[in-house]
Amino acid sequence: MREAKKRIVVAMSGGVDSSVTAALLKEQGHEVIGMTMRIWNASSFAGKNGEGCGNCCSHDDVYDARRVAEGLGIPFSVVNFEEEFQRRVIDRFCDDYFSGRTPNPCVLCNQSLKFELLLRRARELEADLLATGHYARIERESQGFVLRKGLDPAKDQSYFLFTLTQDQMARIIFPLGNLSKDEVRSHAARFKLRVAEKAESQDICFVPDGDYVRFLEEECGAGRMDGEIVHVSGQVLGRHRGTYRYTIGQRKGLGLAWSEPLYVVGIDAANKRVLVGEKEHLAVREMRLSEVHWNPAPPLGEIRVACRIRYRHREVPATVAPVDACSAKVVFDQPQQGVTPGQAAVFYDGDRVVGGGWIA
RNA sequence: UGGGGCGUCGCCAAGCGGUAAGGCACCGGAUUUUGAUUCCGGCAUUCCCAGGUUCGAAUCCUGGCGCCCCAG
Repeated sequence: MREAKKRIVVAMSGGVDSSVTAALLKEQGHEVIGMTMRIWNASSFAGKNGEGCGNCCSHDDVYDARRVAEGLGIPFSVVNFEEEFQRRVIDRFCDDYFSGRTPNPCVLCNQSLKFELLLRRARELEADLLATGHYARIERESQGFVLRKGLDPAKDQSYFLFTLTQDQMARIIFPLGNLSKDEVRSHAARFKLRVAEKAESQDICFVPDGDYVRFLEEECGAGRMDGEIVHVSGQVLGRHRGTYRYTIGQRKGLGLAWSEPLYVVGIDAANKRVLVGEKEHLAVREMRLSEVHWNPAPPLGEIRVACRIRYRHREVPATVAPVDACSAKVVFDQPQQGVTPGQAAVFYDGDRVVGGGWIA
């Protein structure tokens, strides 16, 4: 794919990575089309200070993306996915929190927005490929397409991409997969991109000020979910102001003075109870996964994998057994702390993603 | 109103005449395309109050005040 000139849609977020992606492909001689997804309306979700705290896909970012595209001399357009984003990402985000789970909206956004709707849009434009600035690699092997970690271990984003299917991978490229962040930054400087010095994105893009509790309460209509904080021993230690404020493994924010630090070890949304315990009570030996994806195909029986239970966490050895078409059971060699329902678990074989699912 | 015990940061708690440990909580920062975790830093000029003894007291004495326990 490197020799032939292709028509490639680049998903441009307005950040450094996707801008360099576009610049690199353009430099290689491809016909590059820039596209930005408008996925939420900044004005309706203004942060505490009203504005100006933009991250991924805010007004400022759309502006940045457009300016970068102009600078590169490539066509650029904005696609409006607000409604779909609301329905497929934000609604589930809220529902997860209100049900005692901790969502990972970035995986969902990749799955149902970037690599489904945006990919479809690219096809409608008769593009050969969709490119994004992810730090991951897609390689073609005899058995099909293989998703691998990005070469820069500090930036690897393969975790967020475990849902990719063979069909999707056939039409996606990640030009930054073999580069380090430093290399990307120096490319940005070489191309004189206006976003070269821009900071890394962080926080949930539709909660720019990072105050997701406020978002849930003001935008998602969190009801009264205050209740008891209960120690694993059964002792009631205090009260909380909403189960959605907590996640498994959380230590801060409990406001409980104890001889040792206390962590959230369970969330019972139905009874509005938060269960806390000492660090050792966090250890979990096995977990169930739903909506499991396999790459390239489901295994026949149980397999050994390296399992990651959250982004940027080194994977641990485990045995996975498919339960049915879309669920699986994972048994860790050593009990793990912070197994959190709603988060994604991703299986690796070396640097290769062999599957993953959602922790039930 | 007989006997005993205790009052040190929001909570727990060291200190026992030499000029306020530590843990938890909290706050700030670092890290991070989720939420957490983790790491680093901050956090009582003051020891219930008032006198007194001493070069020097949270530590000793006196008197208050407030708790707790056992007896009645």
